[in-house]
Amino acid sequence: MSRVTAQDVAEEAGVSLATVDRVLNKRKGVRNETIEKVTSAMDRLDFVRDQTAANLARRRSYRFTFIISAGETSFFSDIQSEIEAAKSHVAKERVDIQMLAVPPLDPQAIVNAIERLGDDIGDGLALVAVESQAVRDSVNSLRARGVRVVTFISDIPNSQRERFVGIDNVAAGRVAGSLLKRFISAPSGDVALVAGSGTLRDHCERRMGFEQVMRTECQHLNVLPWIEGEEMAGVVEEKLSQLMADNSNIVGLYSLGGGTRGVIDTINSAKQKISVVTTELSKHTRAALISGTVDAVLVQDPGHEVRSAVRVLRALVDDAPINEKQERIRIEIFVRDNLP
Amino acid sequence: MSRVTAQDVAEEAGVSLATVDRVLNKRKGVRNETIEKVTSAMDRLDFVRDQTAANLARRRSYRFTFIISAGETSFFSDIQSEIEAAKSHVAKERVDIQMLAVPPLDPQAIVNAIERLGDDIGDGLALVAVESQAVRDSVNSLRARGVRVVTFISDIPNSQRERFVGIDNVAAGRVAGSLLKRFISAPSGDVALVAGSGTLRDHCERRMGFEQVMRTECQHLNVLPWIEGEEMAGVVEEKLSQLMADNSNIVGLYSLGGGTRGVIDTINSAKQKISVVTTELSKHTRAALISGTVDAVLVQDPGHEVRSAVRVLRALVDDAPINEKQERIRIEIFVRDNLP
DNA sequence: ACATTAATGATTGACGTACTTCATTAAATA
DNA sequence: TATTTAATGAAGTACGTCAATCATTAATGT
Repeated sequence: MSRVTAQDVAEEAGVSLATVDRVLNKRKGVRNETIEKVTSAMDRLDFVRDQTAANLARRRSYRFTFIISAGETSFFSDIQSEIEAAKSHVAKERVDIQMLAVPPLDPQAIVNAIERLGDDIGDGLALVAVESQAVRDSVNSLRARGVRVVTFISDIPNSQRERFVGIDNVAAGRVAGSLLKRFISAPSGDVALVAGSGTLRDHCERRMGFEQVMRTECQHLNVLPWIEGEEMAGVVEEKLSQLMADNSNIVGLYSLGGGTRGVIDTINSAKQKISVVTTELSKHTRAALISGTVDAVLVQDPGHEVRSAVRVLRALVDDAPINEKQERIRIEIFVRDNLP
Repeated sequence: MSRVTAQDVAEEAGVSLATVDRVLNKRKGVRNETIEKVTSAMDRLDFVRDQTAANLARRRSYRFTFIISAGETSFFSDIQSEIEAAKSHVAKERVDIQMLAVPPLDPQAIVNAIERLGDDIGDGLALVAVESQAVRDSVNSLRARGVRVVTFISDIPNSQRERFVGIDNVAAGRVAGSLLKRFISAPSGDVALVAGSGTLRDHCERRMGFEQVMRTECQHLNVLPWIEGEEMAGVVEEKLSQLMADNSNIVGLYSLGGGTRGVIDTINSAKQKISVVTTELSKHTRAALISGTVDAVLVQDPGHEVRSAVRVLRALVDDAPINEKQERIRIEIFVRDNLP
């Protein structure tokens, strides 16, 4: 029971291999009638073209670039090591990946990086986007040049990027809200909110989602003005411990961005028992989950995101369909007992 | 910047292509000294063998069999459609998948199916295992014949299966416990437990995990004897509504197996407000999450499990390394706001 | 020194598809 | 009918590796 080849299809259809090839690759110069003969023969024989051989013959190789803004959070170092892992893994499938780290929160750095790369950017780009017209323009001109572009982790919705690979951050905020709502058993109280920076789209979106839930479903809870920690544990710790000293009525806390270590340290040294939801799985959040300092951690899986970006870019280049289910990046909830 | 080929390696090492091939495929008849020359040349040139071309030349194709016990739950129909999806997806990579559904909870049916298949089982088997010595023996004799075997969803630990693709069910039970612990704000009360059947290993394990948490961390909660619903909504509904009528002190419920629809219907028509954690994402549990009847649903992603099983089987056949991170099946927690 | 064995080179034909060239046939137009 | 145009066939080369064969050279034993 050997494989059905294009040659078999040719015989079944009563045409030559060349004609099958013309049909297969949508070349012109074939009558509709003949196309029909060939496709029906393909159906009858259950022909599936061998991608393996096709890629080989096409001499196709893929070259993708990742541009990531290198925040000093553990999340981004995870991303980097996942990209490295993916790179060596797909090398044997003729996919070449290069990674470029640029300073965080700096649109111009991204634009410059893209400029500098020029054609070396390859067939596709996965970009941790920063909200900015310059970046949008840059992305659009890449698209005009035929480079496939996906945004990665952080999106720029109204650009011509073809997909966004990442989580729905509004939903993540809502998840945090509805978990805290259930976790907090006190009849009323204040809820603290710790973020990285107001200039980060994903942080704003998470906050939005969180406040949506709080406002509509938790009238008994009062969300305090958010603390901007600038992704630095020290700053977070200072501001948060001040807040907690001033306010003994805090019953819940959502840390939606960087600087989670500061949150954990502060809470550990405070006496109040409060329900806590944070982001990112690091050794600190793991320890805090296990010790009970933190109740739940909301995560996006960097490995999944990187692999998904590569698969999506490849599918875009190949004009192949995308498996939506597989490529949906989930908001993962970790509690002490389902830690990976 | 074209690819480095085996020919390039041969030139760099100052040997012939044939020798490179001998080294590459670990054939005998090469001096250690020469092997060294070749491997160091491969390092210098960053040679990665082109799997694409290799598979083509090898005429290697993979044939895998899935044997799943066809419970009538939506979970198993999801599994089946995911297998179908995977089948058509990997067909273009010369992977042929066949699926066999056998009656649930019947070890002999599995053994018979394996017997009947004979060599037609192919290079690898993914099996939804049922605890039984006969199945264990059957698996072991497959392994002896060189067939690679992974257990799927439900494991048989002390057989010679090479891997288990599925979740840690004890952990799933613990997750349910620690969520309920946080969800229940009442100072004390009873917790109900609804399962499918005591003969299912995964149900028992979840129950174990759940009770571990309850016993050690929730002295204020009392776990009632479990209800066996035989995976049928009607049976569950009958038994559970009886239980709830007799007991007005129920504050939480964990439904760890099939028949969740019965749980939902019962709770909907009861007046008590209780915290509920269930299993499997179906249209019923989705609706219940959204309406608030159910607080959280614990899920294993059938798509991920199927794709993982295929990848693992392929890696086993190829003697290739397995990406542990990618193949770890997570216990996913869904609340209303992170529904996919 | 000769026979034997081991190591290596050189060559070749797969594998299934892509893609090109040139020749041939059929259909459409003048 | 002659001529152009479109559709198809026939044949070959390439992609990078596998795998087999046979010839050649170097190392080993007697």
